[in-house]
Amino acid sequence: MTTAKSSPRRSTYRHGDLQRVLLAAGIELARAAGPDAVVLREVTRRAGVVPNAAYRHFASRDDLLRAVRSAALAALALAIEAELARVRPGKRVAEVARAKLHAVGVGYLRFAQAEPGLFRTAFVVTDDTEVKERDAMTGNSGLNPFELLGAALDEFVVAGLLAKAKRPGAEYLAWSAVHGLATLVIDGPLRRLDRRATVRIGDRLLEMVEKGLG
Amino acid sequence: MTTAKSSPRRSTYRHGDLQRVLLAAGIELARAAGPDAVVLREVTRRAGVVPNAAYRHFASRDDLLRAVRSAALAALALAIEAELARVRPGKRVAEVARAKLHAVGVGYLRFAQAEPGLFRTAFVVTDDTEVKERDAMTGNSGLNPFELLGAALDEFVVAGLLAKAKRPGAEYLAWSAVHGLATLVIDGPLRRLDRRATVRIGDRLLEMVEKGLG
DNA sequence: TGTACATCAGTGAACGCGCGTTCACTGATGTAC
DNA sequence: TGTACATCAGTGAACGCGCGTTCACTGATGTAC
Repeated sequence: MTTAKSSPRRSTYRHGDLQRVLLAAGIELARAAGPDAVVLREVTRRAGVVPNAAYRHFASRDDLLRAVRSAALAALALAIEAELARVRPGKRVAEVARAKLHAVGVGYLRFAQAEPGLFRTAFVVTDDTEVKERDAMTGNSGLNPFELLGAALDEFVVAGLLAKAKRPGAEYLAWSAVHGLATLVIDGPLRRLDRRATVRIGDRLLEMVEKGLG
Repeated sequence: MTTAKSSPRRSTYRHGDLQRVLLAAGIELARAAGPDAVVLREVTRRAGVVPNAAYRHFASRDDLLRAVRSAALAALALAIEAELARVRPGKRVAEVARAKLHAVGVGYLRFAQAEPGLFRTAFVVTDDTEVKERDAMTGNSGLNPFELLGAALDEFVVAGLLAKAKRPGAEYLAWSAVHGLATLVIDGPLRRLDRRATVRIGDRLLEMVEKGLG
């Protein structure tokens, strides 16, 4: 109502929740073209605001990118949780454990293929040394993708599918396999595979992991 | 002798083998800091030549990057071959096959950790649509990394360690695992692992692959 | 063998671009009296 | 309730940087006669 240059109404303070708008624009850019596309000036352009206005809310371009990365990780966690929610709880413990690990892998791969830009952004290397881990990068369960995988593996141990002695570090093995396939599918030589073929090879990979971990 | 601005002597034609010098500089940049560091102007600077001189030998910056990428792939192939060469041929067929697959994986992981910049460059996405596959990106055997892995898996079939029906696409499963671990080790959460720990988790991963493939 | 000429690798200068970041500012808002 | 003031989100203008790429050129070399 006042200026109508950016968002129609600015309910909160001054021009409103610019921080949220900037972050949303950053996420949109990442979704469309990956982490390199998260350009500070473009983000402010989309928010209808002058470039340096971003510095009221983010210390630097890298700071903004880190926030976007956290959002991407949260989105990945949500995708995994959505797949986990589809697991039927009725069956035997071992079968449920297997289904859950499978769900984690499938959620991971689906997200990578459905949102390659966000996926690449989730794993971009920024120049922080693991600072600011306080950022929300978890799903509804409060767990990040890595922790969701860890929980699934814990159930593997409980179900007797994985020796306790082999549990430590097992998430790195499972993660390697799934993460590797994801990168081959979105950036690598499996780029041209359709969804169907991806699902099939994903199933084979997860079968390999389940069989090979024990 | 003549100008002494770039290389001391220019044996061939005119200023000499500038193409090779430019490519070498590009490789050096990639080695030090990955694909983004392959900057056309910096390459010419290092060759002691004016920026646009590069256009006599490469159609564009991307063309140069593709040449560097091929060199990186060739280096990876050589690293794998070096590991393969250490496999003792005397034992039983199955053991040799296992040792060879293991060697491929170890060579891959060692290269990724020893030369992270080249490794990342080897898998960078350029805007070519798989054109120019004529570039040399193989090792001494004439095989590229992917083909070396395929050959190892073929021996797995011959040795009876892998059902013929499961052979097609198996390289993508093995590759996913090893490639995933490589990226976790050089860019991801396993960044701080020392060589020792990397070797151990690499061994576990390869064990998982061998056991899980069958 | 000696000269004229064509080739084309590398030069010199400039272009437009978009970036991240800085500075001093302004003016709407929330708060204190 | 009404006025004065402090706050600080967003403005306006500019900076220096390095990039990829273009253009018309020059001058050493290989070749033809």
